[in-house]
Amino acid sequence: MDKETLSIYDIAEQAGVSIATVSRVLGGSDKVREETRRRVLAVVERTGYTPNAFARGLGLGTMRMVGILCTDISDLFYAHAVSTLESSLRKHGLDTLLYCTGSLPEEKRRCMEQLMAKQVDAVILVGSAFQEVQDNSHIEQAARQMPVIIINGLVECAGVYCILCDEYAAMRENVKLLYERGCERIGYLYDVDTYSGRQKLAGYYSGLADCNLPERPDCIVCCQRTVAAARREAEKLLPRVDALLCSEDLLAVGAGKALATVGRELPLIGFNNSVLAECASPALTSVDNMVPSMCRNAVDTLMHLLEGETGLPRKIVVTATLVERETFRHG
Amino acid sequence: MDKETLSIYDIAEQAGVSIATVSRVLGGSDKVREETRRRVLAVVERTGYTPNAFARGLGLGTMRMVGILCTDISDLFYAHAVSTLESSLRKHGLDTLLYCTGSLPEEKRRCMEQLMAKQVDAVILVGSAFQEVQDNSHIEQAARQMPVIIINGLVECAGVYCILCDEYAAMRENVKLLYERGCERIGYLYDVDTYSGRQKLAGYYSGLADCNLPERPDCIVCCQRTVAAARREAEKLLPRVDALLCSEDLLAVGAGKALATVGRELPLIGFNNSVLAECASPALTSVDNMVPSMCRNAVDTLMHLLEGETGLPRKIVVTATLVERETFRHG
DNA sequence: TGAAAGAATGTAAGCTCTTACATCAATATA
DNA sequence: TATATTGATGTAAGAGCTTACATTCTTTCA
Repeated sequence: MDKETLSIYDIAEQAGVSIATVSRVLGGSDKVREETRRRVLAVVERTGYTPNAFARGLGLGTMRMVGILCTDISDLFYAHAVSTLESSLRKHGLDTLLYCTGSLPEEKRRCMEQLMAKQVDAVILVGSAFQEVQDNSHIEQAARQMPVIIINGLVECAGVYCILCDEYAAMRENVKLLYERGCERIGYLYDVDTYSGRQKLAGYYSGLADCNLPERPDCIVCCQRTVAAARREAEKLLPRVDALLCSEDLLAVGAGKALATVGRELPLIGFNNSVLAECASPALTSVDNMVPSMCRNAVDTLMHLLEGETGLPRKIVVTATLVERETFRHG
Repeated sequence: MDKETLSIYDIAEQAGVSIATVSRVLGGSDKVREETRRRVLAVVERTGYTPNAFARGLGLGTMRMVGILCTDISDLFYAHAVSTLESSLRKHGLDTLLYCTGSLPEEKRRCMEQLMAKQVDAVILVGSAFQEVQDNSHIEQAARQMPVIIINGLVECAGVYCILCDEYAAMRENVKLLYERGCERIGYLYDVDTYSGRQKLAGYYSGLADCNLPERPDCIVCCQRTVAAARREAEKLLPRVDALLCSEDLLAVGAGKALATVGRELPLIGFNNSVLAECASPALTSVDNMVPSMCRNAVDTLMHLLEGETGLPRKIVVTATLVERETFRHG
């Protein structure tokens, strides 16, 4: 490991110019004579010199890094988001510092603090489980120092920009669609109580109301976020329903298995449109929450913010779409 | 956004000491009188001061960051690895710079170069697709400057440490197991040609040889890494086989669908033991490649390297285990 | 009690860049 | 031709930290 630390001085010397000129050439910006620029770049090329990021960061006051705080990167939805965000940020010359926080509030808080110390230029929160915590003070504090963007979650606070997918509307549409199909006892299986989860539940209720269907508490079940748990709960639920909505593909997969067990077929709709939907048998109809679109909006917003723009919308909502597969044709 | 940049000087002044003392207190290490330490820490606490990471990095020559280069974080296997690595690194006080490279060689190379410029302390490569490229010179170059760790891939080169799962053995065992079950025409469905992929294929052949089974080229199919493609290929393959091994759960899912279509049941084994295995119907028997164990080894190795230890093994192989589910009981 | 040793703290020199300001050469203007 | 203007480059002062070395203050022992 030969840390042949060559610095801007070496380049300057070899190119026969001052370090300021080298800096200017590398900084891209200023007025440098074309011939000089070329000479410097030639040396840079030849030596393979790359400027020290710290020193640059120190001078510039930024290292062009954004922190991504993600609850759980093993969740397909989040993984997709993080991946999309990272690639997109990199295209804009921003690096990504990743923190997988897990769902413990205190751990999230600690991660956020660490991130602040790293002098990142912005923070993106992925995983709405953030909203489980009543106390969002760490988010608000962060927002006082840098832009904060939340994917699929809502914190109403200056400096916090939320990019959401209209899960409320999507779920309401689901209910209506099923109703038009003749379903009247539409069950709902959901997991944790996040902002996103509450939206979907509210959408479900709203859909029922729109169709003049009664709310049946015994058709609405909260369960753990595992296939097995969903299957168990769904089995209990099935006798009472003629269609089933789920807040998550994973739950819908479990429900699908329950259906197979009891040998019934009825409309079943998942959420997130992950690979799971495609992998289930029969393949799941599922709501696509438009991760690429959300991420595009997030990065756009961020870039504008970093350029000092103000007056940007603090809430952007994209529209979800239903992707029909086998489970919807049944029933 | 009040960037109230308070520096070590402010703390020193308020605590009535020199910046060196503050630095020592914060650096944790040296001999500082207990009372002084307390006084400084009190000021730090009160002001909420956090040292500037760049300046610290500049002085220390490291920012305690490691870069993770991952081909595709949406792949469940990789996501699991990245997540585990990040959490573990963070426990050791190391931050993670994430680059999702995609599978294009030139993009990987570019990412690696960017990473070097960031003065990371080490690089971890996740996604063996790295080995598709003949030319690993960028990896070798990186290894000259810092430790490089590869998860589930092999590059034989000084400074590169590879953590692998014995996929060869696992696949060979799969064949033997099926043979003991009375299967004689064991098909194999696989996807891209990575190091990992070649290991599995070789293991498959080795298993056949061990059982004195002939290699049947018409039972070995390479296909795209999608459910639909796997399903298509599997349907063609099914008439010729009495058991099917797959290099990936996703492919096995497709194969499972093909089986359902033609109404056949036979032993089917996937690889990676991802959620997909659990979500498939019937649930897939699958080989678990021990991501947590690989990651633990990776981080252990890394920490030792960063502490300057030498003579560490350049190759660590963990043993995979078969997780039996429904598809193995069939047939 | 004075000298030597040791502990705690301070001083100042880095670390590698960026950039405001100074300088100098070349061109435009009177 | 002398002066103002412009453009290209250099000089040097930071940016906020670490740390070797210098200094000061306590102890300890003869």
